[in-house]
Amino acid sequence: MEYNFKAIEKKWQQYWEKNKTFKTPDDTTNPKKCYVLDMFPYPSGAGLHVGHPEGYTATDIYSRFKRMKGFNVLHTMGWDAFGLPAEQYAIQTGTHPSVTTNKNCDTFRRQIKGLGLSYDWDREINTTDPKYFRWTQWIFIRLYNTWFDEKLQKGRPVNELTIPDEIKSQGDKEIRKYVDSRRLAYYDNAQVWYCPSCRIVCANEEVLNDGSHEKCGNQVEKKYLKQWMLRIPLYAERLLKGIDDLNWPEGIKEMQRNWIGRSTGAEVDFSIEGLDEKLTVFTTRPDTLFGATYMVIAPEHQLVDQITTGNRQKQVEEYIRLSALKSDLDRTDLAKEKTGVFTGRYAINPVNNTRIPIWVADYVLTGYGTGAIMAVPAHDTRDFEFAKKFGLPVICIQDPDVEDAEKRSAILEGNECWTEDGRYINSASQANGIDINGLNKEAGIARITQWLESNNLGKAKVNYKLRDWLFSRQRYWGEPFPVIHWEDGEISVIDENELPLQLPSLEKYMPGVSGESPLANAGEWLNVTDTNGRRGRRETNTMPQWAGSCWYYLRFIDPHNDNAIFDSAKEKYWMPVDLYIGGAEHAVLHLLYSRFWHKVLFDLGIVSTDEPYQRLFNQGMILAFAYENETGAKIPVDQVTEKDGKHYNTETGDELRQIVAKMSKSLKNVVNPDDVTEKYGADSLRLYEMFMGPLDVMKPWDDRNVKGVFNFIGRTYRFFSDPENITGGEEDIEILKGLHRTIRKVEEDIESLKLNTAISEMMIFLNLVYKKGKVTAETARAFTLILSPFAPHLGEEIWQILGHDRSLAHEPWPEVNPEYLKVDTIEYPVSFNGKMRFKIDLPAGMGKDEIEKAVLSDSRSDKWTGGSKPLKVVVVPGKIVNVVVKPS
RNA sequence: GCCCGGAUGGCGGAAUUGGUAGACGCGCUGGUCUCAAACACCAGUGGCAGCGAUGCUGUGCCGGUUCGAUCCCGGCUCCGGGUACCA
Repeated sequence: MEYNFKAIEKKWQQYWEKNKTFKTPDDTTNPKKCYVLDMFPYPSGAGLHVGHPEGYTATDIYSRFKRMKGFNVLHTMGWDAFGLPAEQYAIQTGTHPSVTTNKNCDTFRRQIKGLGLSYDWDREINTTDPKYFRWTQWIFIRLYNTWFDEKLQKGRPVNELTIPDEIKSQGDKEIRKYVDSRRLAYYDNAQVWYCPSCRIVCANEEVLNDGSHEKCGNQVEKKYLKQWMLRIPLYAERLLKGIDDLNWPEGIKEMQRNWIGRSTGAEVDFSIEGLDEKLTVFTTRPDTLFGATYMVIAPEHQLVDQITTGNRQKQVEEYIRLSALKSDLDRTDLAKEKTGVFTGRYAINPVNNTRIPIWVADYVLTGYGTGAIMAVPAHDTRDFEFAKKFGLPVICIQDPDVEDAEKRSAILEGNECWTEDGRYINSASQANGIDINGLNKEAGIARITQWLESNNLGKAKVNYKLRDWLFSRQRYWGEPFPVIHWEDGEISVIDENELPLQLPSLEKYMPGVSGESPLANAGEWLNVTDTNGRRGRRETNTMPQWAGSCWYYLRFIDPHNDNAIFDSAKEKYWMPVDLYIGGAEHAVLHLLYSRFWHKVLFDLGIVSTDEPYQRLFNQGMILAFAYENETGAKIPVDQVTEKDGKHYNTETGDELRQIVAKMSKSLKNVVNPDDVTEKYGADSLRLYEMFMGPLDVMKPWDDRNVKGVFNFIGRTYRFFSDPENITGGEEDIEILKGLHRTIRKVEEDIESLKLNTAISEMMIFLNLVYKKGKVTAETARAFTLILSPFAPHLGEEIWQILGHDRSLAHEPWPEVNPEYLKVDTIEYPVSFNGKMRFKIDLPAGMGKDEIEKAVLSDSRSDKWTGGSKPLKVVVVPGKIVNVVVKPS
């Protein structure tokens, strides 16, 4: 009988839903627990594409497997539903974003349910639901009320902050200022890109090279707006150290480390000629101080105006004006040609009291270090380029460790830059009592740093690339901040009992004037008065999309709790997440932000683990075929026809080349899972997604290959649904051996997420079953069980046919019997000079000498040995025999 | 530029990380079933030579280490991703 996947899949999906088969167990006494999490999707209007089910299927297989292994499994799905598209649609049509969002969620839910994924749907969450974002706001209040104790490397409540006496004596306002300067969340001016025509703030990537807005083409401008910021760099060290013990892909760990960007060096103070100010620089190479020939400050540096001398004012102002107009992309594009101007003033090098000029250049960034550098052109490539361009002196202070004499003299003469190790020269000052000549880099850095510290000219310093996190958006469709700005300038967060602070309904969703969010038009909602009659205005910014996704894994633990963010006992039981699967595009930001929040919650005693995600796995992107012509122009898929394996443009008749590319609307090569389930069923989609190749690599989708797994499903069904094929009595020994090898392989492969080879092993077993023609009921049961995590509808159906009246979802996983894995003979490949020539069956326990004897006495050896004694025989028991003979 | 991946049949991909290269699947070829086709089932399938046994050759290219290299080392080519002057 043919497999009617449509009817059968529907039947089991209804069964699971009705019987709540995948309800998370309430009992928290089972020591075996497994929290399996997918990165929850943003429900876009386009619906699911085949990339989504890749990760979801992998976690589903893992979850189903763990349930059968006796684990309590928490496996859930939800929606990261705040986001710009719904808001833009609202601006155009007036439809409330929640309407659009809910519609999209319904589509996603319907599509995902059609894949037979074993989520506990009773725990579905939605970040836009006030019952959810109430707790996002609650966490924000926690962040606001936390400071970071650097000594303990720990976040603590602000009421535990000791106020220095000198601050106390200055009164309440100063105390408040002091406390605010320590909070993890603070409110301050931050520079953003603003498009006056769209009246919105744009992200960096929306600003094009020429400084125009991607969407409307008008010029954007830089603007300072009051923003909420989070002091994530305070946690840099903790975030960095925490990475080491995580079971994450090495590449992702490395990316996070680079993003945090720890570098050690020193801060050095330079005095400025004719000014009573110090110019502090950060350098990783304090050892090269003797080679500093000029200094550079960023155009935004605080001291620019003071440093610039009267006669240079015009040029400097012009330079600053021009660099302010550049977008970030623009600054980078100009990377090849460095620009800058001289300020007219000199600094004094503390090691040798030399006068060195101070320049302004935008290759120095305000956001990193102190926004000023000492330039050592002889030993820094960027400084070298700059010095060459502007004719600044290059003084070599390090005799390089190079063999090449020509290169060495070029470096010594200052014609080439050297950044590696070497012995110092020209690096001593008797007057200042410092001499590092002859030392190498490591010793030099140590000596100079020590000297700087003891002379009060600088100190050792660790710097991080990680910057404060800009945590507000000028949007409507996000979590409102639970914050009030009072008329006297005080800022306060609202009482927790008043949460959630809901979004007001608006007539229009157009942004407010001069960069304010649409909430600026919210009328009554905006205004508040406290019991003393003091008036205030609500925060009009909203939180970024990261906010909801930063902690959703915690809410899944106890999603309907209205009294607390979650129950602590439940949190203790389920955390940490045991397996987290999602795309590598979230490698840095989402995972870093989320770890940051988690650590704060940990410090405050709200969660029980220091890290949220124990094991992380990134699925690779699924690509699709696309076509390009001779010139490399891409042709949309609907304009391509295939003939005899070649591809032609339907309009021009040109032959096209098949390439592999990202799925995109413009290429019209997006594969919709609905089409696949319609034609082959959900089990085929699941199996194909897993069978395509390793989970973590990019792979091209090829519809034709779906047939392979579809056939496998049909073959499985036809065989096991036919009572003729199921026998009583003793099982065939080859079947038994094959079965147990398959169980073991599938088990191991699920653990290591090598799901492609698990499937091929099951195919091998099925081929054996077909060859044998009959199996016992016991074999049929075992095979059905191990197949069921991959193809659950098929599994349940066969399970029922085999005589069971309940779902197999909680049946125990078949035990591997090691008896059947034993081998008594080994087929040794015998090679001569490394080339395999024949195979010989030998008993498994045979010793080296005996194997050698058996091989050499085999008549087939004579041909290669020529009858004479071989030079050498290498025997690797259990593996191979290699005979070395004189080449003829 | 830098960092990280990768390159294996006509195609997607296997190979216990130094031990039989090409598992499994697609495609293709042949056979059985059928009036015929589709489905299904069985067999074959890296290339070259040969009726065949078999031989030669073969994991992007060049070289090295080793009894033995897809795997390790050195040097290249190409492809993909990330990143952007981080002092």
